Amino acid sequence: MKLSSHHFRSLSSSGLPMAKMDPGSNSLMWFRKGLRIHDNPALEYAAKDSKHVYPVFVIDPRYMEPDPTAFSPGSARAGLNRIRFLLESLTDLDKSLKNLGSRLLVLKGEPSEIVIHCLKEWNINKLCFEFDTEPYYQALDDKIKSYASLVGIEIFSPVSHTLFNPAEIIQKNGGTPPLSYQSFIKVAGQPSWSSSCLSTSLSCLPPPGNLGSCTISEVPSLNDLGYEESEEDERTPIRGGESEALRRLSESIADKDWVANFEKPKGDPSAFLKPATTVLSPYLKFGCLSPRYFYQCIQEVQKNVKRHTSPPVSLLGQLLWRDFFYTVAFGTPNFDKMRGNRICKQIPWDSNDELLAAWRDARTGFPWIDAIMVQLRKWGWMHHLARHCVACFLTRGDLYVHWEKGRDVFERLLVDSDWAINNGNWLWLSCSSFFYQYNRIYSPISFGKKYDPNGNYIRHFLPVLKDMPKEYIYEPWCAPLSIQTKAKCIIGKDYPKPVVSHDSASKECRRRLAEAYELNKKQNGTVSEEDLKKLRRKLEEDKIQESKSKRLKQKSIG
DNA sequence: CCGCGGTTGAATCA
DNA sequence: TGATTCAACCGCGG
Repeated sequence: MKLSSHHFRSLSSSGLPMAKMDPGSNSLMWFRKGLRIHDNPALEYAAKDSKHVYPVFVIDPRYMEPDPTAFSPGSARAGLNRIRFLLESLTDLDKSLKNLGSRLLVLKGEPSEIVIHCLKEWNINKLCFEFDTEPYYQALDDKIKSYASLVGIEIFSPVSHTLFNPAEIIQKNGGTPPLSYQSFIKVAGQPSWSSSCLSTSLSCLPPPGNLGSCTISEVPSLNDLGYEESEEDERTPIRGGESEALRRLSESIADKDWVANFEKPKGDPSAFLKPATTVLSPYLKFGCLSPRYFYQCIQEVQKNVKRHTSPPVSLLGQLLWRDFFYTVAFGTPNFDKMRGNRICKQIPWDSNDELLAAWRDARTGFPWIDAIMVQLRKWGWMHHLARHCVACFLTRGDLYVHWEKGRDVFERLLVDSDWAINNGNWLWLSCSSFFYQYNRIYSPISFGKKYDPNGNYIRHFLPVLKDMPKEYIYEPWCAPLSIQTKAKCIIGKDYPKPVVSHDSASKECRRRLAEAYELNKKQNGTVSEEDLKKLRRKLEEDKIQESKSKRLKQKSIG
């Protein structure tokens, strides 16, 4: 485990190498996540004792270039909703920087090349950027740090995207990350800054100096990036930016009873007019909202009420979950894969592209599942429990498709898609890690019904079913033809028949998971590709055997 | 080896 | 609405 030397360092107390800066010095503030002014230690440090601060954002083609071959509008890695959210966040950041007498300098290209070019061109002495745990940024940052140290540029890369420093927690835990929430809490303890004052505002910023030969642009529009704006109804109602984040935050915490009594598992996944949660996740993902500021705001509310819920279910508990997954992800090589992932059960998932596409495109024939997938496509956001339902359905519950395939779809379409949290939850829901009770399968019929017996959620996101009587809306294939006709929705024509029978598919999944677990136990953590192949063959043979004997039985009865 | 805990299952019964 | 039952998993700590 490589530990980072760039821990979060408190500017006021630690006596850093900030002693005497030449007042003529130039700083480059490199924004990636952390798209905010409040509680932004990298920005604050960049501004300190500098004559010029260059606030930079690099449009990375890897992330932003349109990909017309993708299954939905967007780039190879991000759907249009998240790209739009990012651009809105950049516009808001630019506006805030302008209020401080500066501006956002937008450049385009491979980020390490661009940043290194800027360092040279602007004669930079200090390079500041938020520490990032994702493998892509780790590799990128290594490149830039080695260049900077070679030419003697000071680097400041504080941890401000999470409550704790993942590297520190891993160290405290003896070199590997804690793998349960409770052990994480025990190791983490109280955050060091929990009762100290965060810097939440800046009064002004030194302006950028001469821009030299660098090609700078304003924040681009979707059009500038080569995207066509699609139909109005595919647009998410979630708007990007720090201002919007802070507005939503104050709206959420204004209801003190709601904050104090928040219990995540009790939330209603079918609520969409007024979602059951804060919907602050996209803002945390891009750093439009500081998790530490959020934490302190919740603490402030809790101080002033008699009783409040506690982690893991409380609102504060949700922020700790986020840190939990960041820590495990940072300390686990190949966290986003099954193969080579120390904590991931090796399971011979099917690669059934038809079933995957049916799930992805909201045509499984299970209205509860399909409505959730439509909300994902249109909003880029669904309630946590709704995510559970569709993830369970795709993997261990019904379709037995590899969790990595579902992860890819979520990663692309979610506005709040976050590498550590998304992968962590797919590992969880597929019973590949953290959670192992594969017998507990969410019913695609009854789970939604208990929150929304009338099916309003389904009627909203799947208008083709809007006139289906509530008795049949969760299983319309059971409706008599006369009812289907009256509802103007013929199953198999206007809306698909179910791709599997939930009863038999879920039974089959349980059986396969049991076999896979047994294999993992027997091989004790060293399951080879060959072992998986063998098991896949065995399961296939068993299935054939079973259907043969079933047929025989039927024959003998008949 | 045993017992316990694990954010959020479903079906049944009161 | 809430408690119990069902069937029973893993990882961890003693």
